[in-house]
Amino acid sequence: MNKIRPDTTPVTALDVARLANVSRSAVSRSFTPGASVSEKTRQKVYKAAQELGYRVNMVARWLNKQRTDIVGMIASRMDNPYRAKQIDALAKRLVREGFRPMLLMIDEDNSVEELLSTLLNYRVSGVVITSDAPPVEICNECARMRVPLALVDRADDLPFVDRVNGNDRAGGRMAARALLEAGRESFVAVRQETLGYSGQVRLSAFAECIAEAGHETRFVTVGENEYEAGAEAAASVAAMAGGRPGVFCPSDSVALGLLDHLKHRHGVDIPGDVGVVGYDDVPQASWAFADLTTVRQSVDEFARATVDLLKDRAQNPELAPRLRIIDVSLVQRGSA
Amino acid sequence: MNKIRPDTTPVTALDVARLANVSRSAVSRSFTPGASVSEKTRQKVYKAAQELGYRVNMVARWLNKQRTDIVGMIASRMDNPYRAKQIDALAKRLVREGFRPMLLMIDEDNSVEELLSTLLNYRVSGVVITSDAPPVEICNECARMRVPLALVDRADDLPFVDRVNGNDRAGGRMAARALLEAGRESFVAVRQETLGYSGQVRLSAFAECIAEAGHETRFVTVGENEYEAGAEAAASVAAMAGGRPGVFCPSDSVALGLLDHLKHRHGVDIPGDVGVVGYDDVPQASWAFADLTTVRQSVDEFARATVDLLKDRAQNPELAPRLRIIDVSLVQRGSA
DNA sequence: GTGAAAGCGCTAACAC
DNA sequence: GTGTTAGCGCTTTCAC
Repeated sequence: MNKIRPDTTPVTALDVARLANVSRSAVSRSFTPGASVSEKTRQKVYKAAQELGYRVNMVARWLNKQRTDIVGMIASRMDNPYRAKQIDALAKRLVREGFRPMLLMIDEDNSVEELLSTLLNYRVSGVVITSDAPPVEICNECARMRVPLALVDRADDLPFVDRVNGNDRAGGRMAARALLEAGRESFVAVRQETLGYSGQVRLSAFAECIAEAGHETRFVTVGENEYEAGAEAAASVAAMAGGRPGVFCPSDSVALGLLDHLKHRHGVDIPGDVGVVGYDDVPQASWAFADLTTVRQSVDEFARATVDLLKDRAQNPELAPRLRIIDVSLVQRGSA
Repeated sequence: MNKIRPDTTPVTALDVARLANVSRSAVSRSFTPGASVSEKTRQKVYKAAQELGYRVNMVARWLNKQRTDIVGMIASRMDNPYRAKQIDALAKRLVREGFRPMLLMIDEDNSVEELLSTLLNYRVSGVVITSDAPPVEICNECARMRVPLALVDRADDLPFVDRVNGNDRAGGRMAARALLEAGRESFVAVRQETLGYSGQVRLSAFAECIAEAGHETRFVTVGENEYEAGAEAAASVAAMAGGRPGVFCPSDSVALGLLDHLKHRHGVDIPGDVGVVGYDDVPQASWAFADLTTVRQSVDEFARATVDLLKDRAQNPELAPRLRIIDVSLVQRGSA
């Protein structure tokens, strides 16, 4: 019975050292990849460590390394499948590169600034923000503390802060071209009230491309909740169905709400009456009911670029801010 | 120009102490909630800290507290919207309770055991596992190191390990009753090849309830990829459509794949020809095309229960393993 | 390759 | 309430 919880005394490197008849430094070195220890001592140390159930105390290691291997990820909601994939990819990539992702979600109680500030106290080796951009002041603080900071899908050009964005301009134009090539002659774009930077760029690139083709873009403005926003747009769009319009939504979640309600609530035929193009290529876009033409962004490439940026800046904190643009591609399905 | 990055020397409590003309302990106390410091000193300290740009070094604090406020979350994929919601809710809850969630995803490179083991080196104050259960050995290690461990939706009864499960038995029976009350007289259950504990319980409870009503349950076995698994089942189910069967899928993702393909690939009418019931109540279940009847589980309750369990065990590590059951409820929509 | 000694920045027990 | 002292467990020069 007391076999299972023998002792609660934490075993330290010193204990191991004594048992192995070496110095504490020898123990330390044995657990430090690339340190100079003879294979013989290392084995002695491992054996003793094993016997004692020793585990390196990373906290102590961090204290004199003056930095942890934690990377903070500040995100908002994950209700959108694209966001979820983004977090997933980022977390995996970070771990693969030897970091430990700390996931901090924004909600009523916490602002970006607060979260970033606590992260600074934790001596993290980097921060990725996929929600709002933090105030300039705290960014300077990051720089001062040599904490690399990367922003995903943000416009803000801040000193010492890197960014990675999708090629929203190209994406918006692809969407437009898809609709044009499908023979549409009337165009609608759905704009959410609280639209992020990326969405805005996609929308204006879309309108621009449509204009170049000699057409006009009508905008339908809706609320911020993604699927519901699309559903909300469905009524207006259904009223225009006679003109057989092509509709662009700057995210799949919105596009799916629109398409779903168009088909199942308003009896509109897709793509017969209305063509729809989305953005992100979430898994649901390929579902049978939707068969949504969309613009694909690779979350893995986003993740890779982000982590690379972080690592670069860790080595050279003085680097000028860099912006990495991720390629997008059109996924042609049946809805356009 | 050099105004923006003045110095890179880290400022410590000692620096603040000197500037404020107090001892380093006074500084420490000023930043420790509930410590005994006069308001006057605290203000002096804050002022000096402000001036110097001082931030408490949590790593140092952790070192003598002998524990961090990090809680490890070991998860697998987040491709399933229910999983994503689960992570989201858990992360938020942890932060609200003063913890810092570290998100470790399982993939080819990392096993549960490895991840849990590293977490132990980090002196975390708890671990939540929503993927596979870890080997008993490492769990004992957790117990020995006084690290609370909670398993979500797992069968495994391990010493010193708490669990929180949904009421899968009740849920499975609810699904059965929904179909029975809708007047179905033929019953199918979709079983994925690699089905977790929860899914198995749901399925057997379903079959049990159907049997009690004097009917039989036919099982359709499919692959493990959720939506695709449902799609795969659609062919078999479509072939039985003549009998107007009621079909139960132990997760919405599978149910949606099934329903989507039934309607849009096989021209089967829902609920006219076939009735479908899912599980989880993911957002997509309420989408117009699906209108899926399902069993709801509250991720927030899961999160709350999990964190409570962790906190309890932190106070009393010797506690016998506890199992918390989360209530479920039927969400009646049009697909049954 | 190995050991001794000096920190890393903070908290806490103890006097005052 | 405040200062003094002694750690927390590790890494890292620096001699040897």
